[in-house]
Amino acid sequence: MARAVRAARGNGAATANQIKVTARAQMAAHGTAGLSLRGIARAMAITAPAIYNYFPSLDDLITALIIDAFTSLAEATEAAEAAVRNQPPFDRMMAICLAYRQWAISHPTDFLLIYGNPIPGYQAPEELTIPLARRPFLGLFHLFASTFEAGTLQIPPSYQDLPDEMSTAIAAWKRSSAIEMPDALVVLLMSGWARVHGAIMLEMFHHLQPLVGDGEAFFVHEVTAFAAQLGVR
Amino acid sequence: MARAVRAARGNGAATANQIKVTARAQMAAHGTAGLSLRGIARAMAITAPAIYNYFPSLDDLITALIIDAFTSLAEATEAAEAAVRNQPPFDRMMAICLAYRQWAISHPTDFLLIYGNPIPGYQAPEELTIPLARRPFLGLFHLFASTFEAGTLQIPPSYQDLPDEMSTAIAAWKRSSAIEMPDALVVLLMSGWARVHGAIMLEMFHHLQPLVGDGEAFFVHEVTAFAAQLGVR
DNA sequence: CAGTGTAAATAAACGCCGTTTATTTCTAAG
DNA sequence: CTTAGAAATAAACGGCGTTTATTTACACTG
Repeated sequence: MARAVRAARGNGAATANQIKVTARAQMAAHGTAGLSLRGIARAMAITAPAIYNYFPSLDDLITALIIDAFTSLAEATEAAEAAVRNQPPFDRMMAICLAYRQWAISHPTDFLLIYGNPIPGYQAPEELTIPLARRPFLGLFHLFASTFEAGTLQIPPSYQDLPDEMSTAIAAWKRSSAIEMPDALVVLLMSGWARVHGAIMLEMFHHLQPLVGDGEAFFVHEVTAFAAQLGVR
Repeated sequence: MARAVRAARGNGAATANQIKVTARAQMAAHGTAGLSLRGIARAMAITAPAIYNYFPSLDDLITALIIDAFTSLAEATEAAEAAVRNQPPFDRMMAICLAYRQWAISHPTDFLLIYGNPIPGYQAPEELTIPLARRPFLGLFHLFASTFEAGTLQIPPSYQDLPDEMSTAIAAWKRSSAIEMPDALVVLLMSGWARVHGAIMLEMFHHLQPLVGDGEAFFVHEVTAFAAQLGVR
């Protein structure tokens, strides 16, 4: 019955969803830190306190938006991976990376919400976001591990032996996460992520285009060069 | 005489400088978007409107902070470069890149101010910031060009031929900037910047440390691998 | 069908914010 | 000693997140 009553005026979950939609539009217009409850309320033709019926505070709304963003990103990379599951490793790697960039470019606000400057007053509940932050990359981890095991990924000489500071940290991470792969593969994954992430950030803030023009062309070229360096075909 | 009067109460440029110092402290505490004139005034034990005697608006204060940040970053890389001017290309490259990271890590607020999310209401005066944004990288451009000309930098196979979208854009950029170097070198510079920038961003938001531990060790390793790929010693 | 419980919306208020205006303070020059 | 003018202030405007108290409007009950 609570459910039936809920459907009466505010239409329950539908309204909560529309608040999030409006919030995303607000962030797209004024930046992630430009989000305002009163602005959302104005755009929805309601009063600001009404939003408190659906989210206890602005922070909880932001948390919901972050969860949605991570989930959306993960679904994008997972869908891309599923579509090329039986193709060569290179195609799978490219598909995942391209999906990552494509999502970032078409959802810049959500991307900056999860990977850009934190919103001033906001404090993320870590126990909630850590597993979320990991999910978009699970596919890449498995791809790297399986491709290496199949012998179609060669670790470049530069990554053969690593400084002790990194080896000990990687050992600890492998223990805690129960993922088993050569240390060099972990470092190569971080290196690849840094390249991909950096390229997207530079493109997003227009540091890339004045020099090399098309961001996607540069991105594809970078991923191709990275794969070539690993001998992944 | 205006100068003498200025020195009377507010102490002129000294006060303007202290406003900027306080503003940086505020940004460090509450994020770049958490800057507030009233907060600065409170910390300085003056009233908010008094700040308008030194900066016409919050935006102008932000612009001044951005100019300072770019200048400080450029001075850091230039100083690092000057200190190793007569050493091998690898050492010079490493010095510049390390200075870039070191500055970013020790001035995270300023780094995010110039390379992170824009502050909600703020609009940067482009004609002012474009040359500023270029300065920190001039050293690297010259280093790459001269090292290539000396024959001690080999362009990797993956960068030998580039897609047309990029070649035409690079041609246009070279025309407008009057810098002459092979297209591949421009792309390699952007690739290197993306790697460096991405690694710093990931470290800054603690995405790196859980896996590889020490951010600096990873960074040094990445630059070393990049140099090795180019045959730069 | 009237009465009641309750979710959801509102109005009003509090202390923040950037900014403008008018006013006061204080120093230095004449 | 007077006065010009820079620099600080007080007061106010509209907007912000949030809380409190109140009203609205619907679904169920008797």
